[in-house]
Amino acid sequence: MENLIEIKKQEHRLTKKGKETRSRIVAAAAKLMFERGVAGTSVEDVQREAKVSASQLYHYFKEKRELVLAVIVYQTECVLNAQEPLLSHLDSMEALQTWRDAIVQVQIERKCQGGCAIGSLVSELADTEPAARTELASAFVQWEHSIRRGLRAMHERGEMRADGDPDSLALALLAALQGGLLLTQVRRETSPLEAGLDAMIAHIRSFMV
Amino acid sequence: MENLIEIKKQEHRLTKKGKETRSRIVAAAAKLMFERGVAGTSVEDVQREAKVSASQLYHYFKEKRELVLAVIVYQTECVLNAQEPLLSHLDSMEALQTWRDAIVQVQIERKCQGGCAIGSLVSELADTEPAARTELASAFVQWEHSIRRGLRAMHERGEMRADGDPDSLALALLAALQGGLLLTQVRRETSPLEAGLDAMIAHIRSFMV
DNA sequence: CCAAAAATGGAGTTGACAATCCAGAATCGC
DNA sequence: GCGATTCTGGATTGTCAACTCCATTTTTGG
Repeated sequence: MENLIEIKKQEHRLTKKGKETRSRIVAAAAKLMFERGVAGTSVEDVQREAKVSASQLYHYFKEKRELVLAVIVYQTECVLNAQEPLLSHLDSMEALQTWRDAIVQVQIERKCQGGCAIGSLVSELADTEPAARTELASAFVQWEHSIRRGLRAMHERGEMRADGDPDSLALALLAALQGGLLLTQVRRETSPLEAGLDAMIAHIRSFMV
Repeated sequence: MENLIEIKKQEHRLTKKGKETRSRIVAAAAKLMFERGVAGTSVEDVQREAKVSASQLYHYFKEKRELVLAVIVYQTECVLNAQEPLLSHLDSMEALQTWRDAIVQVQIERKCQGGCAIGSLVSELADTEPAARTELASAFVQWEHSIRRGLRAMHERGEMRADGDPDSLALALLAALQGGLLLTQVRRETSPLEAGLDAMIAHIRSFMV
């Protein structure tokens, strides 16, 4: 039985230095893939950016696909961390407004480029890389749950009317955000993002007692 | 002065057969790029799909980038044509509902794969191909205008209250649609699309007299 | 301290892909 | 009908990207 565990745990055990190198690679890959897309980023580019050799990269990742999966996980963490603590207290109209403002602000700062770090990966990977699609789906589920928690809290506290469904409102809000980011990326101005989020927040407000 | 015109009109004059071949190439490229992305589609793939030789393809398009631009124009036409006549009469709540149902139905039929034929191109091209970004922006402007026309009609007819802004509502609706399609593509189910569109349509309804 | 495992350097292989070239066939304009 | 233009076939070239190999150094665990 000890054997079985050993066999399953074939995944390299990483030393301290190893972990450091690995995460340097992932961060570099994430940065480049965000800027140029997955296909637009060669493994060699990642090597240069992370200052590692080919053998190092392939020591930590069997193939490019595996690196891409790690990037998705990494970006999910980044996005969710960046929105904390706002995201974990989306339980009032003021909090929603503050969150909205922060998102718009970020887009202004990055000159409306890049869109959503997670959303951008969808169209390139969802239909061709099953593992990546699963990982992306999980990322959005986490994000959606965070939003949902706040809306549910309002609902349970009775601040939201009973006929308001916090779950589909959360999903709709995430959809408006993603679409807003997408249109903002093409138009190079934040108006679509603002229109989408403002409309959806106003709609949520209409359920408040 | 005659000269100036001549010089400007260097673009090949296409014979009947030429036009036919060219559009076969564009249609093939559009199909493949929708399924596998732009980077995931090689020029050779397009040749096979369209049953043309390399010299034919490069006779009509200077380089792959030029082909991509033609694909964007083509997909814009396809999307807008497919939504006619619904799109040109989005001037009542019933019409909006019918339009929504049609969009959801299409996603069900294609098993939630592929997302939006135009939207999918955004993340791959917007930040790296200026010409493509411009073309995509124009596509969305056309789409937005179609939606806007209907909402403005309701507004002007006095069916929508004066404090409702048809322009930003149109933009918000398009954002919800794009985000809904994106999430639908990752999740492989239409609930995000439905939630996004339903919420936005309900929000529009709240402005009706 | 000393094997065993992990980490690194860097050249090398293989294949794919964008783009070119030139020769020949079909088509158009007059 | 005939010269000019457009269209087509197919081989080719050069570049670049994913991945491999093997030798060497560093770190780990007992």
